[in-house]
Amino acid sequence: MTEKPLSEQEIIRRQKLQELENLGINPYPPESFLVNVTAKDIKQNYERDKLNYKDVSIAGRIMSVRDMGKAAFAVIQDATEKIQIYIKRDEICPDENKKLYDIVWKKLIDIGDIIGIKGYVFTTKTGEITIHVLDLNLLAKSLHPLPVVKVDESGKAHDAVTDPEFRYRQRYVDLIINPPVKDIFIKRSKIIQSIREFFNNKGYLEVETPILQAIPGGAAARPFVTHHNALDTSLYLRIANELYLKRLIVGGFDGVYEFAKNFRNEGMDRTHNPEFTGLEIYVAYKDYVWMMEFTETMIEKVVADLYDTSLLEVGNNKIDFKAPFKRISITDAIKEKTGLDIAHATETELKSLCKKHGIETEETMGKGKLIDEIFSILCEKDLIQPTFVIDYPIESSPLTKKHRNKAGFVERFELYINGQEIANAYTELNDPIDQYQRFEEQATLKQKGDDEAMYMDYDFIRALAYGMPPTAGLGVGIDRLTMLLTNQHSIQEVILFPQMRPEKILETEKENIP
RNA sequence: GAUUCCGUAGCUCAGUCGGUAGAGCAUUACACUUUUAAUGUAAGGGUCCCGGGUUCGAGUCCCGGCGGAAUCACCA
Repeated sequence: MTEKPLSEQEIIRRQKLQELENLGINPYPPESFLVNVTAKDIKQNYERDKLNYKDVSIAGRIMSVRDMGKAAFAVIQDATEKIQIYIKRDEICPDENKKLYDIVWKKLIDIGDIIGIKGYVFTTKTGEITIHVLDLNLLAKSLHPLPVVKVDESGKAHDAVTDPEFRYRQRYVDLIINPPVKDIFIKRSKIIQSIREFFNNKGYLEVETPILQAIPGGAAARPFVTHHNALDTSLYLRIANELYLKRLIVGGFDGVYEFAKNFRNEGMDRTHNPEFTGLEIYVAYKDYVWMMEFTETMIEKVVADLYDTSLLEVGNNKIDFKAPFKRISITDAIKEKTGLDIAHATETELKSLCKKHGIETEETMGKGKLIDEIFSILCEKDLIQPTFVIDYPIESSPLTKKHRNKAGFVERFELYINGQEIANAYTELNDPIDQYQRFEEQATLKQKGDDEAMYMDYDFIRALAYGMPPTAGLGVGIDRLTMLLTNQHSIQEVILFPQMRPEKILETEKENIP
């Protein structure tokens, strides 16, 4: 509870709580309530199997009430959807005592309360499938008024709560009153389930690796720092799990994967949350060519599991997820846009290309960063259909094996869909001496002032020195994949509790805790 | 971190030129035994985000702060 004085409505509800207790009704009863049907089940199956719905028991939250004196209609919502109920005074109160209806139902039960009812299903004269209530139980009293969203005949919502701050801070309310929100998170769960099933069917092992790391490795990003008291040492929240999964490949597993919460101490916007979910998988004896086929098969399956089709409308685009996806090298992609073959361009030529297209550059930017910049500004947004962009410059890929026949490039692909990067994969660098040199180059960049350059990790070098089989690795941004597959514009819409500045009321309350 | 916009009842929102704070829903009371954005009648409910300033007078104008959103930068 907050320090704020109670509103009129909250005071009234607390009084009702007392009155319920005076009547001997526990507003928070401990017993289980036996539920034998869902609202969705009734709505889908009642018409063709009426006999099956003569004795239903269902629980849910009251969303609206239409009171007509000695009878009333209300709408309850369970985990599946809303359904109308019909309560007649003389049926729930067959004898002289009408208290349950006149006092409990009409005065003490409110919108937002959770009730359990028993009765039978029928169709009203206006044709709505409705539960005729014979038995009414209060299961939990609601003390905080629930915003009421009314939906008219055309399905249009009136007075819908759209304020993002309200919706994200009180996601529990958002989930109750904005049904499409719930659907997004059900789909998110299905996406993860579908991917996990795809991997498990191939015999790959789901593992867990450290979130608290002494050396934050596997990506170029600023980490969160924390402190371990007993060890008296700084630890970092992981920015990626890549180096640990590869250690497991050294250890003899031939396929390992992890859905990993990663943490990056950087800006927040509609595509970035400080904690986000990455999926990484590493498979021994494979290369990035194999990984492309693996990835497109997986994405096609996930989309099919969700929608039973490979065609999806995302924003204004129609996207076809049918494998195989298009492949294009980053050099060809840039050549198509600019006419310049960056494979043989010097740093000065790249900088003048940037200038020509109005791309800002910095002194510290090497060839790799320049090419990244040119690509992301000129090419990315036009990659609508699923496209593998392949063969990146070596400078910005310190964990990737050198290309088998393109000097200065590595065996890496990124998957773009709807102008967004969805996945990133390599033929993993398993040459310990080469890896050591790449880390050294990163260290030099760090000295030059690049605070996102990777840290040297001697233990990882030691692991590679024991011998890591040739390996292909893939990383997928689960939040962004979910955004894509649920047609959401903002990452906050696909994370249940997105990061927000702590609420002030709660801060002052904390000080009041003895 | 920068810029722009926003903050009024539990919720959604009006609020004119600076002059007594408004509506719908929700709440309370009464009526109503098949309604469905139920209906009818009546009532209550406000730290106008916070703090300064200008003014006879500020929800309104100015400055600062807090919170949010959008765009940009960093990044996935």
